[in-house]
Amino acid sequence: MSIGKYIPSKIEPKWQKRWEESNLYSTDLSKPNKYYVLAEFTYPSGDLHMGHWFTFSGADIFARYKRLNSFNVFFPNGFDAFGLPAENAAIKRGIHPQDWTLANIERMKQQFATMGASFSFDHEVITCLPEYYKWNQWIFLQMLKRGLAYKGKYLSNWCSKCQTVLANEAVEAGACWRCGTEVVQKEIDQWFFKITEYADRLIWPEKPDVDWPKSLRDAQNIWIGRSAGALVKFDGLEVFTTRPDTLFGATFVVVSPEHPLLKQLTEANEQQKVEDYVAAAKKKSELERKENKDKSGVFTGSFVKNPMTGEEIPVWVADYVLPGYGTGAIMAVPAHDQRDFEFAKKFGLEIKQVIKAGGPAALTQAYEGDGVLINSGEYDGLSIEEAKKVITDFLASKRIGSQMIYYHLHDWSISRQRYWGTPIPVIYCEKCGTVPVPEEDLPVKLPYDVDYAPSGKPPLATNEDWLNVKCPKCGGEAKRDAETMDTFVDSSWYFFRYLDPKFDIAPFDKELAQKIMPVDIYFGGAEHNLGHTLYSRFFTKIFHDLGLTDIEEYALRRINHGIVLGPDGQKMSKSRGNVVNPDEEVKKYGADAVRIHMAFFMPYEGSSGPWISERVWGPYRFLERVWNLFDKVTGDQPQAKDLLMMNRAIKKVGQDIEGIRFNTAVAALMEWLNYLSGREKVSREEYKTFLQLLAPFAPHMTEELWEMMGEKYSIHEQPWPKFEEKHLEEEEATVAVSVNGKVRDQLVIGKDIASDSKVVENKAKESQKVQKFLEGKEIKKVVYIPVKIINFVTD
RNA sequence: GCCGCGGUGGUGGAAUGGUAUACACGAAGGACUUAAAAUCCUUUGGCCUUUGGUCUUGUGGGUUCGAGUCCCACCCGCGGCACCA
Repeated sequence: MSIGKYIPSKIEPKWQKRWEESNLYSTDLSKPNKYYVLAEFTYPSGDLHMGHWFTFSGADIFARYKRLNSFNVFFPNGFDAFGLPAENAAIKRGIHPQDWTLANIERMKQQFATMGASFSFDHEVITCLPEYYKWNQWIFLQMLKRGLAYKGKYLSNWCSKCQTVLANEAVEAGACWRCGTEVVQKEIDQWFFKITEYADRLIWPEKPDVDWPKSLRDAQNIWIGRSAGALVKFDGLEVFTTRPDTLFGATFVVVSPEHPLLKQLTEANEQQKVEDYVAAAKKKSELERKENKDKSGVFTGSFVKNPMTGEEIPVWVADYVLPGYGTGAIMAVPAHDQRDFEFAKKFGLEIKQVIKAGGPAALTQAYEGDGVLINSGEYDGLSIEEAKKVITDFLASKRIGSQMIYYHLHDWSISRQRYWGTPIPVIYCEKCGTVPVPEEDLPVKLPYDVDYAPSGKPPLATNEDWLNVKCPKCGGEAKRDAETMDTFVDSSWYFFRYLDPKFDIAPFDKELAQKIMPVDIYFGGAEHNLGHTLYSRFFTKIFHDLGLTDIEEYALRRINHGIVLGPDGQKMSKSRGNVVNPDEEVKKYGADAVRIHMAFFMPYEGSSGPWISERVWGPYRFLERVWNLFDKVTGDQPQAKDLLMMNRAIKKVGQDIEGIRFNTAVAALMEWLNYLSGREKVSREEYKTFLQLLAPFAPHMTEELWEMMGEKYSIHEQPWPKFEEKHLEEEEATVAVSVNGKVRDQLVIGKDIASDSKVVENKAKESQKVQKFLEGKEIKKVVYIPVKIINFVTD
């Protein structure tokens, strides 16, 4: 029996077609034993890139493995189709954003098909379709009803080129992450989601019920940044402090250059200096201000009274105090805060110690721990924790302070002055004011004909027919809200919509969600640690509170995947010219080889590594050898050693896929193949098992060989091989013999005597190589770790 | 500056505190071939007096019978950020 040459291009399209025609991967959600595999859906930018391949091929390996382990796997895919790039590209090329986006989706779906992934594509979600964004609007209205959506003014990051507000996450080095234009601060009217009301519930507990990376949880907790402290009045000036216990050590006050009371506080003779300073601070980009290590600042000329000591202390203005946090003013305690300390030293301000630490710690180190108060009048001797409470109570009783909790997290601004997004379902009537669009009128469809080029007014306002409506309340003249929602709204709940993308009674079917949610495993990038994954958790809790679902966390396990770098080890980018196109790799090596290299060339989770195209020949040759092994298959029975190798591979590959260690799973298959290749003949059982273990990684080739073996379609529906413990036991054991920790010899002994330390010790002593190092020495100790190593310790 | 992750051959990378360098790439040599490619086989961490020995996981200490792995200090790289009062 002789097999032809392995030619991926002859195999792959054929099976992709067959799988689709036979609905091999469609999921019947009514069946039991569900397993929901989710990978962050794709922005339809035009072409699938290596990052998409890495994410989805890994997720697909996992999905296939679970399916073979008799889970009813749900592995949907879709497109995060609203967003700025569509609009920018459209403006640049004169194509309508909708046409551009839908064409890209078609193209990318074809590219996805070449991957041979086992998507449940009959559950596709595309966020720019009215059947999806209708429910963004519905959710908005529910939030509006409950006061969770509100309109406010806000000092926002503003990109003058994109004519739009940017989220904090979208500002890179003080510039717009899309176009690079410097971001300025501008006060804007916009809609907010009140995520701060959920701040406490979004904080991760020490030991959560779900398996999310600790680094992600820590990052989110820090981002939420709950700090409990006190609001304290220094005369009319309010400051926020987390350390009211150090109030006696507050020797000056610092306000931010943006502080509204700064003008009032500035004395006439200092006015010029202060104005110059404020002007200089405003010129600094946010990044410069952050990285500025030299403290700068000027005296305002005025004084306020320390409410505890009654002393008049100076008020300074400095840009190390930020306007966006607390009250934009601080009390400085230079003895116990590093920044205040540096500032005081530079400008010769008073430093007064009020906490005494146990040891001879530097002043500022007395900040934390088990210190007690000194120089604090009647509070001397109190512990830090006691003092915080007692002093805050005292301030409250005198109405010059109160307990206060601040969060770093601020409410989520969702309004965008853009075209390509979900219209905000609100109508403004001169008589009735802000009127929500009635639910029965949803969706508010995005009009096709607008002038979407940036002009300073929202693109939707350029379509008068759409803009002007009758007020739903009074029937009078009214106008729609012409802004659209942040696209993070779309991606905050798409995994619920996947369950039934056509469901038209609610965003999703509660009963179905009860069955299928939460997501069992969610593959995505660490760049979404603070944005998307946090917003999704927020939405899930809102759905919970709306009675739409019982769950509070939407994914049981989160995998942060690695990053595929260019061959030069740098991030792939057009400007660097190091972008590798996956289509070309597939053309050269076939999808199966590319998939295996993806799995093999670096750890999947949290890593980053260079894609060096020539190296895909390795996995390609590996597949070729598997292919050619077909000719060696006979009806013989495998021997004990053969069974050992096979069962080892079954165990290792399964455990490694489960643990998202695809690289070592592939290595285990290579090792087994090396063993099989060294033999004259290979049993049918071994070869079949090999194909089954390889199937999640190389679905096309294994399907082809499976068919050539005369097995029934499809290999992707066979139960995953089970290993048997009895075959994993070796008759002979190898024990390393070491003297003083250095290995000197190997001992091959029968399994039956390996547990007897005395026997092993005597055997070990017989070794000439070992004797050489024991000669003339006294053995002080013998340590035997069964079936691994025996160590002689000498003097 | 703070937080997180990492530093292992020429390269990508393996190693529940128990034989460091699995697996692969690259390289060298050989077989086959008129020749080349492909394929197959062998070798491949450094050093030395080479059937052996010795050193080696960023640097310096420590714990341990035994450390790439645990602890302390430092250096370097990558990612993230909030001078957060």
